[in-house]
Amino acid sequence: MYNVDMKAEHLHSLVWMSRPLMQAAEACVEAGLQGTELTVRMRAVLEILQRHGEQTVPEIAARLEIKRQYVQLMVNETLSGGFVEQRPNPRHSRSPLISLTDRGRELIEGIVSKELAVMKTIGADLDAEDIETALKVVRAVTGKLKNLAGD
Amino acid sequence: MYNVDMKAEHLHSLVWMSRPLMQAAEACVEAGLQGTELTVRMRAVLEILQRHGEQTVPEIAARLEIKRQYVQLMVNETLSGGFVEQRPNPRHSRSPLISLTDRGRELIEGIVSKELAVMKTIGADLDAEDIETALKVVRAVTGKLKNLAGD
DNA sequence: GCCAAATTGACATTTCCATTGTCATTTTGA
DNA sequence: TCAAAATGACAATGGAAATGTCAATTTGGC
Repeated sequence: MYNVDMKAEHLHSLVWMSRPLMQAAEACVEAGLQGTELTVRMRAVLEILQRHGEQTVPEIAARLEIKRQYVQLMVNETLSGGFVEQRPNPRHSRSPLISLTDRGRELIEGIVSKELAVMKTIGADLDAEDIETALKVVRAVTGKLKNLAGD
Repeated sequence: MYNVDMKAEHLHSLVWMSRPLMQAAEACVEAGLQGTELTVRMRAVLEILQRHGEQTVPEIAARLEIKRQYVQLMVNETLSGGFVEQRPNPRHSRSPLISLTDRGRELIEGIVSKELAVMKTIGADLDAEDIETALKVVRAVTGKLKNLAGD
């Protein structure tokens, strides 16, 4: 049927737009990091800590859905940059909580608010409801694709 | 404003969903390639040729937006697999047109139709209009992000 | 038609992101 | 209490893609 096929076709296009979208987004983030001492992956760590508070390395890894060994590397970089510090973890003495320093907090707040401003610009002539719809669809599709791959 | 901020927030979420979506999509494609002799990047070459007809290596690179040197590698793999062949290029005798062989055409058609079937499954309980809206929004956002990065 | 500039294939090197593997040390839970 | 899991540290590997380079064509301006 015409409609059915168009639907699958559009879905296909939507899914394959994910790569260009991701690349464009990463390029923008990188551009916004110019002038700071942060790398994209350090920024990712700081953002998690800003949103969710102090976390252990394995917790951050779980949120980012990447291996803890790699996150350890990312976190160590942010540690030596002085953007985060280790704080004693009452639940687990060997695995310290990684926590934003004042410097790290200021930096990530500035960066995130600049990024949000960019989002406002970009959203200026887009309909708010359409954006919500897009988010809903993309989340649903991602979930379903993940299930399929998991089988 | 509440609405303005929510809009930017949703846009932010949408943009950052692009990575999980892409990863899930690639995992599915990879799963669908099991049993064939194709790799993901060989499949990409075949799909371009199926959609757009025979092309030179630099043309394929332009479509994929990656460097010709890497595409050359991908194409050479598909050549040695017997999925494509070189045909004389009337416009340019040094740069042959890469063209699907019968074997390559059958393979890519089977794979693409399997993938479309997956898309139909995934779209089953999604609204066709919502999907179109999502595609429209994602395309617009990607375009704007690219412009910003290009400045 | 000539010649400089661009294109192309081929190959080598490098970078970046991320996974995998391993080990000694905790930590946890049955 | 003790086996199993979690953690940090570090090494090795894999893979995608960029970058660098070269010789052979090809093209376009004159």
